[in-house]
Amino acid sequence: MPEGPSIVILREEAARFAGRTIVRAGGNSKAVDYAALAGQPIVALRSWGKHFLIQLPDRVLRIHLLMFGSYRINERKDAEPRLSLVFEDGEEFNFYTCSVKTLPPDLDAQYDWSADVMSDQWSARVALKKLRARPEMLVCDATLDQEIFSGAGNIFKNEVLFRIRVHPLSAVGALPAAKQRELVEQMRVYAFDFLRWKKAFVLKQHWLAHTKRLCPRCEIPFLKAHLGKTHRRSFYCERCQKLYASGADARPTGPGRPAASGRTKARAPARPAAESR
DNA sequence: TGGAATGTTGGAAC
DNA sequence: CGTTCCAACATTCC
Repeated sequence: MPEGPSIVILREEAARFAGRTIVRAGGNSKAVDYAALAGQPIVALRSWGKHFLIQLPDRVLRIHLLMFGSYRINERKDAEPRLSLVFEDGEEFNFYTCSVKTLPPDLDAQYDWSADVMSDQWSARVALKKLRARPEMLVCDATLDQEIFSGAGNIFKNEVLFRIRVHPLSAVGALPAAKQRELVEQMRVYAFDFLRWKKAFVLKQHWLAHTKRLCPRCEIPFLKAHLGKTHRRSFYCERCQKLYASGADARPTGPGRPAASGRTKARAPARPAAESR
């Protein structure tokens, strides 16, 4: 469910509840005062990137579906909801395995709407400025940075970097200005491609890089590695995607392999057995 | 079948 | 004390 466009779909499906009053709330989240919700009307349903925001008169419920979250309208899953809202006529809105937080009511004071790639208030200019302030950052990390591209996720990263033919280990500051601009523009373009394809249940069919084995352009095998600070899966073509090395890595001689690239393998072993105490 | 994944976070480690 | 790192969380799919 998770990337920004999926949350826009959630918001659209939830629009029916705007203006309605919660008569009962429950769930297994520890971050919600359920009793306080009863009697409160839903003032607005909003989103910021991957955050789904339920605006009440005196607070906001922030839902993040993380990797595995889900929701149902007028249905239940065979599991305890993390948050369940029931309305006058018995209609219900249930959320499962998500993160719920209660926020103060003034959302404009808490969110930079210009960062949300799905928002009417999205600003390419502001995103570009944030990028240029972080020249050392790798593009594989920048494309996942929610302060810059709120709502973008790993699918965005792989698809956009393939589209603009930039290697994931390129440094933001090493990209020519026109490439930086292209990156920002394509993040926004892909966001709406994603939304359209997701609604039509054809999102996966349109993946060119994410989870793919072969480059659709030159047909050599994609490389797959967990790169950057985020260690998230990258699928990329060494032939088609150009590596723009950072100043520090750029050597006058040699092909300029990225210095300390993503780790080679195996993360630490699983945790030791829980202590009894 | 088990490992990995559209993600974030709290707290440990340095 | 600020910054970085990583394990935990939990469900679904291949």
